[in-house]
Amino acid sequence: MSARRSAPQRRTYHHGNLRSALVDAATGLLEAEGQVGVTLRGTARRAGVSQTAPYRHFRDKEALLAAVAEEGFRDMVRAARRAAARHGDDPVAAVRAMAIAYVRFATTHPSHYRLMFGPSVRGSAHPSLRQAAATAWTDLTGAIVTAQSAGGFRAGEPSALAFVLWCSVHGLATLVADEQIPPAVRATFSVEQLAEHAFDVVLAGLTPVS
Amino acid sequence: MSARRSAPQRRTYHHGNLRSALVDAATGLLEAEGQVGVTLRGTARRAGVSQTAPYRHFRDKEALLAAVAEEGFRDMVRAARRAAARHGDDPVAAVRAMAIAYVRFATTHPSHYRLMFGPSVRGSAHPSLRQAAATAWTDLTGAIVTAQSAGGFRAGEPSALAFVLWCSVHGLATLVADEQIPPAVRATFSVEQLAEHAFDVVLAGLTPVS
DNA sequence: ACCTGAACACCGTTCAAGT
DNA sequence: ACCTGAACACCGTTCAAGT
Repeated sequence: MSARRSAPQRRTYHHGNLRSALVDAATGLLEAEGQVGVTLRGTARRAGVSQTAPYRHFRDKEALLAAVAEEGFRDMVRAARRAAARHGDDPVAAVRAMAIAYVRFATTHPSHYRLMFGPSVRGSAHPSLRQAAATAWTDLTGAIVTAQSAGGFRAGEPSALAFVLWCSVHGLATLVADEQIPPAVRATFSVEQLAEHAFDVVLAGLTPVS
Repeated sequence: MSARRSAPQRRTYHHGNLRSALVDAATGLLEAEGQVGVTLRGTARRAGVSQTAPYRHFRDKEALLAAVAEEGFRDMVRAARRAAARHGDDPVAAVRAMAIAYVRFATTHPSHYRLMFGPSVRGSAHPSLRQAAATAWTDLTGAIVTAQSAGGFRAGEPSALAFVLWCSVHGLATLVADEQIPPAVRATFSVEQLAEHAFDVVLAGLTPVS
């Protein structure tokens, strides 16, 4: 660290990867102070550049937020894939692990999760964000197709089954992120218990009638 | 209307119910332009008073938003009760109608729904808002208790069963409000179909094993 | 190409002042 | 009690200018 001191300034004037530095700065503000705390000027300040420098890399504030949201989707998908991979032998357990990973992301990064799904960034205007979001959806659908083939889920349009599960996952995740769990429920159950219980009910509803 | 012209100004100087006029003005802005369009100054402008007049009735902007959110909960609960009352003879159908009414509210008032459940107003700081929100929750729980007694739902902690259903309802409602229905799903199903399908799966999971 | 400072039109909020 | 205008410290965004 003190060795760095004598070296030429690491944050050079034309500093090369300002774009990713801005995304990091904005993410830091988001996690620290929530979405209201994310300001274009504040992000620039945190990155050590003038207030107008971000406009070299982002058309406007929404474009910066879109980049932050996109990173969130990548992180969430990565975590879900890791969780699912631990259940390669049990496709239903893999779906379950994936769903729980999504909820865990919302629990640990509530502001980020809200940004990803909220109205501040219209995905339609940001193709690479839409793409990253679509990955989360196709991952879940794919896992369900696998579980269907293995006989763990009942037959039917995969996207319809995936959507039912996704409603539960997203509902629980947003309730957690927004701290809207009814007090009576919160007092009795942990988030983990709620997630497992909710998915067990949905999975029971999706089980083959046999 | 022209008769009014000659009468003394209806919007009197000290205008008596400025509080509810401000709530109405803010609600109008919310529905017209979304949450970013709701501004304290703009609300005052719309109500025809100075920018600082709202501070006589609301501690700050959040208090105004809390009042708007509270009205939203009242409207939503009223609609859900009407819907449930049409199925007085079938407790499970009543629960279903209630859930669908919540989703319909989110569909028709997306910005309002987001405000009610989002982070802009911390319910903890606004008791009467928290109270109005609790009514939606206790209504749903009560309907489920009734359905349990009638044998339509399996036994168990009512708030746990209610929460599972609530996750699905809220998940679907926020996906609709935020226009986040995956394109493949949106192209194939209507919101009504999605709601019915989602609840049928959850209700199947909550049915007595008999 | 990349970054800057000054400027514009907006905010939320406070304060002294008016009736 | 209720409302006002001026002021302060912030925004997002634009523009002419600097290297």
